[in-house]
Amino acid sequence: MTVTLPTRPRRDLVAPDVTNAVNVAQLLGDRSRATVLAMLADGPHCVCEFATALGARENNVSNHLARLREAGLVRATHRAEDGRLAIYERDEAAVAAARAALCTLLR
Amino acid sequence: MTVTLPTRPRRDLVAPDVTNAVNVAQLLGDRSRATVLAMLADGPHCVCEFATALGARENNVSNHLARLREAGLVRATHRAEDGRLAIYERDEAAVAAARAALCTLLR
DNA sequence: GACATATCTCAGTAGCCGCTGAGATAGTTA
DNA sequence: TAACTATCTCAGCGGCTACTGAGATATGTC
Repeated sequence: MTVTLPTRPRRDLVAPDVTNAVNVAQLLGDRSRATVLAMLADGPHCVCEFATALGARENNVSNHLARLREAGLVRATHRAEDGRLAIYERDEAAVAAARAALCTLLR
Repeated sequence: MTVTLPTRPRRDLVAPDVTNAVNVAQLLGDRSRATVLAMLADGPHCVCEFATALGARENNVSNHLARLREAGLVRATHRAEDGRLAIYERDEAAVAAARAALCTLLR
């Protein structure tokens, strides 16, 4: 059995790889993107709904959605009912992976 | 029982308040701060250990630790053994709250 | 066809944020 | 006491990023 003695500062510690969690956190660190993801928890929405709820311009929201799309957290579909509308929904697997990365960091 | 009909875009949606989650995400969105929090999961460390592991300057790390301190995620103590060393440890309650805020957002 | 709606893309700009450098403080060692 | 170590604070600079404005595309409506 070993005893935990008072230690000097260690110079051999290795920084863990937090890349995944940091990338997710950077996406969530913007109010517009975080709100979009929160709203999508209830079900799909279109760009204009986000823009209205956020009080933001639609091209602005579209830019944020592009970021979330590139990260794989959301995907866009189109309804036959009105092909103009871009219906966004969460990719639940990707969201679960993102949640796992953050929870691991804050374990 | 109601049937979910195809709907037009709604203009009455309210953006949920994501302030807490966004604030936490902004802190985690930096590699240095995220690494510090990850390293603290194993136990307390001093500034110079973070600096060495990150390959960063100590005043830089100190700045990041000040941000984490202001957010309440970490606290600093001093050992009787060597009063120069600032020993940082996580505030587990605050970390749990941060984790909860992020997990709620990504529910 | 003409017009309106919904979305996307992208260049330019402005503000925020992390890093640096300098200096101060406090405790430790010689 | 002098020198060294560990940390903190802060002003200044540079790079990143979100918002804007303009324009393009595609679909729906009259």
